[in-house]
Amino acid sequence: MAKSGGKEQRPRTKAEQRAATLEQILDAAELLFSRHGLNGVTLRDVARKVGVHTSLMHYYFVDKRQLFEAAFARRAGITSNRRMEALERYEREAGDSPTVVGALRAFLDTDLDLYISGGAGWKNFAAFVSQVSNSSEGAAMMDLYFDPVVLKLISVLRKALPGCPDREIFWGYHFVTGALMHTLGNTGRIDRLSGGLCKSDDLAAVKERLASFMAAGLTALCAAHPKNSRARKRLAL
Amino acid sequence: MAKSGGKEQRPRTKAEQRAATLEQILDAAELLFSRHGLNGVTLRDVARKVGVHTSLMHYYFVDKRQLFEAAFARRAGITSNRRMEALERYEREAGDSPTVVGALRAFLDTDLDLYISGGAGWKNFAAFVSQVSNSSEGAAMMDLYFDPVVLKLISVLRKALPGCPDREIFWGYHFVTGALMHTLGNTGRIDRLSGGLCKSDDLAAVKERLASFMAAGLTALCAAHPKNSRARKRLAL
DNA sequence: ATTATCTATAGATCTATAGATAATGC
DNA sequence: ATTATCTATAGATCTATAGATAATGC
Repeated sequence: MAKSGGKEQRPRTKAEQRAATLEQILDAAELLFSRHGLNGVTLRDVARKVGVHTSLMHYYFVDKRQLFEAAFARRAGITSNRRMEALERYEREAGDSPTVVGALRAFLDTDLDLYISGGAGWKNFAAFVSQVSNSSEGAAMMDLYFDPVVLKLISVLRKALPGCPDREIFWGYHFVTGALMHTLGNTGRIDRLSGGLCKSDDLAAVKERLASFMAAGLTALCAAHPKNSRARKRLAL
Repeated sequence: MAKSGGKEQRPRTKAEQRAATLEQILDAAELLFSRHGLNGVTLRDVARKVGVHTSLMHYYFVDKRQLFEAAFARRAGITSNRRMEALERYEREAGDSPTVVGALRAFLDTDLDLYISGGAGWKNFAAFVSQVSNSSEGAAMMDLYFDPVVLKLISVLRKALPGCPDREIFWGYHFVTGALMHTLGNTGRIDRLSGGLCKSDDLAAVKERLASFMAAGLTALCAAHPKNSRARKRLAL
């Protein structure tokens, strides 16, 4: 398949060839894993998609698990860093008065922008993240790549919501990431449900709505559970 | 395993035995599929868990796919109907003035209640729904079992949000179900992130927060996108 | 002379089916 | 006499490795 392209010239040096093949394998793996998960994809599937022999998968990645992790690692670090920088920039600019929606925009929109305008590879990665996030095999990878950004987001939200207990901020984040992951999953369900009014892959529409929706939710959550509310409830009894 | 229990007497009649074995197989399948997805589970895994031979899976369910679907169908219809009734009841009680939070409570809390107090089987089913919802194989099953309830929810939300375009209500629903599915997935990530402040399996805590959080989000969403807002925007240009 | 890729193959495992055995049913 | 369960096995497929071949590298 990739070979029959014609346009793509064989890379000259071995280093170039190695790099090109690696990238093709990772692209194919990313696409397939994003749709079918770790166990729904065989190394043969990946090799066939690239147009090389299965044994080449082992040559470059030892085993399936390592291919899976390499495919994830390739872009996970990039978006994680971008979002971290966006949060730090926002923190600087907002000074003493960061807002919930501002923090969420730095966290969510920065990510969505990449999937919107990063090309097909990033779109596949988006669905891949959703798969990983929802699978038991993926837990460690999510923690490894995304804990720092998430904790950064939490720290900015803390400043934006001074009276709010940490617990509520974490629950709020849990809902935020649920909506984001479900969006990235791109299952097409909302398309069918809404009769085409909404499209799963319309990340621009999601970007327009997600941060402000979630900011309202978080704000309401904190209003309903002010600090020391447990102590207050006890007194009220 | 199941055989060694001792307590459980061999059912007398064949019909009883059949029913008991079917249920054991479905329980095991539900548990395993909920953790590892369709492709992460083999018929051998299920058979081993029940303590019978693999070929019995084929005797009762023909093939793996049908076992998967039967395990899902067993409880999906039940919770779907319960929620439908809760929504209809709420609609009757609320008369002309249903609220967003009221509709969401009927939809979300009715479901969560079942997972909270329905026993281990229902807890496994909750994670199973999340798996199915996030997989490409599961799309048709989600549509089949849950479209009617979701569309009922939408219709109540429409009454609760008279000025709101359908599109916004559907996007709002998309975020709601994302948060719910992520919760049901029970991945343990929020436990680790929050250092134990929140627990993935604490559905009571989620129930306390989810509906009101989402009601605030939906209300804000509709406020930001009133009907004919597109036409207005055009005029504003 | 090194490295990218392929051929051949071992060994494990999986789904599925045919037919045997051991229970219950009348 | 019927049905629940098991044994045996076919055929497909999967991961992984060893070793051959065909390129680039100096």
